[in-house]
Amino acid sequence: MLSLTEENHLKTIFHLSSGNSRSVSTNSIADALNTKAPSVSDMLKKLSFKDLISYKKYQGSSLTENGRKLALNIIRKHRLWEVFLVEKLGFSWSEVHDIAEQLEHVKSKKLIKELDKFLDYPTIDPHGDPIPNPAGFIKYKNKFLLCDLKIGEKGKLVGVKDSSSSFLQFLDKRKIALGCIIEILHIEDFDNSVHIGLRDTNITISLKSASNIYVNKI
Amino acid sequence: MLSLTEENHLKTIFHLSSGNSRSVSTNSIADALNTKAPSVSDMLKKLSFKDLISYKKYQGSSLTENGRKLALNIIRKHRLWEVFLVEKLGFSWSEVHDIAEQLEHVKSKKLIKELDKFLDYPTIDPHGDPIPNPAGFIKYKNKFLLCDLKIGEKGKLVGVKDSSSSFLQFLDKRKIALGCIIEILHIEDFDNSVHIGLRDTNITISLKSASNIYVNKI
DNA sequence: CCTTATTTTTAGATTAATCTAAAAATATTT
DNA sequence: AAATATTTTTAGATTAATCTAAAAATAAGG
Repeated sequence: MLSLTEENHLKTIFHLSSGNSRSVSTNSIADALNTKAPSVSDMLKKLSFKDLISYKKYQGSSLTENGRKLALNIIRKHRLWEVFLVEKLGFSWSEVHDIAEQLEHVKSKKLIKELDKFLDYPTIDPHGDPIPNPAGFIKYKNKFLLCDLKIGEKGKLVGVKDSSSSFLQFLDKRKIALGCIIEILHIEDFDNSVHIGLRDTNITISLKSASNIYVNKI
Repeated sequence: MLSLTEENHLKTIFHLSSGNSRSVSTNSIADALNTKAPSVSDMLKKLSFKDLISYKKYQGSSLTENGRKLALNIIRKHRLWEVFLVEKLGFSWSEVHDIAEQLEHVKSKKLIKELDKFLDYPTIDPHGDPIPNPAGFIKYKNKFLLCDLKIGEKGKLVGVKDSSSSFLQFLDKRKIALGCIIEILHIEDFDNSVHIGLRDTNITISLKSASNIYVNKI
């Protein structure tokens, strides 16, 4: 059985390697977990001993097949709980992350099985991220960053890159939500700000914002 | 913020003192938590320092008003989650305790507020135990042990004393559930076993079983 | 009321998770 | 490629939660 700390390290390595088996630096893990490099170094040794990561000193670390399975299982739980919080308890997408961080560590296979059924087997979470299946398979959508669309192209909002609650609240304030149809109208020369069409209005957002929004071209 | 261990100690002291401010022995806490007396001794000092229990060496410990509030809040969370597991996810009453033990430690006021609303403000958990309100008020029902009824009297099952999953499964097997009407038909002289009428059949249960079932006289 | 038994606490270790400071390895820059 | 900078690891401490063994306090029995 994994400790909370071990689970968090696995999950972080998964995210930082974007789901590949790409190698991840010790410092980046420490940053992501708000901890210091020596703590991470210790944990890497431990996870390596348990055959959950492959790790050579000074060379970064990457998940093994075992580690990847476990990481995806934690992510599955996290995302199912997020769906529950939004769909059943009426939370907004900007509030659910921290609570799901806690709920994801509850240990009970049956709980997740029944929760999945109760939610009617959702495939994406409230931020548009795919929910891994029980076997640890995850299906990525072929999506684009909003900033990569050309002028005149339209996209349907299917996810966000940075799901920090400050960014999500920024979107909420402008009524930009999952499923919205967004058209690129114009890109300002001097500051790269992006004029977009949204329902019956036009608004302007920064390039940084447009680089955090995923769309499917339509 | 309390640690998991601190929360578990408070909850255990509450249960062992039957919700009064009665004094509880160090060993009884250790037994209940599957730990050893020295560990409990240390924790008592800590909780006493935080003014959550009153504690004098060798004299046992009891909850302060602060400690009682916190204990009741944990119990509120535990019991709301049990309702969720049974009502929404289809668990049986014998399966929910261990999962609720984990869920009760999740920290989010709003989560519990919304869960309570989602469950339509239940007042008892799946074992018939009352759910404390958000202010930490708990309403005990005036209930009797089945073994204390006289022959010919009838009661409605409103709770169990021992909610271990083995006892609950024993009840399940005999289709004895919350709300059942039970009549005392006869008490065997030589072993005190109890003959009861249940719906359209009669069955026999041990005195020990009858001492674990709470009823309202009807 | 004194002796024995039980309970509780203290003392001293251990494990997991963390940290700071220093050393070692790797990467970068001129 | 030598000097410098950065990253990573090791060394050594600290805190929380746990344990066993021993000491101290309380309770029980004759």
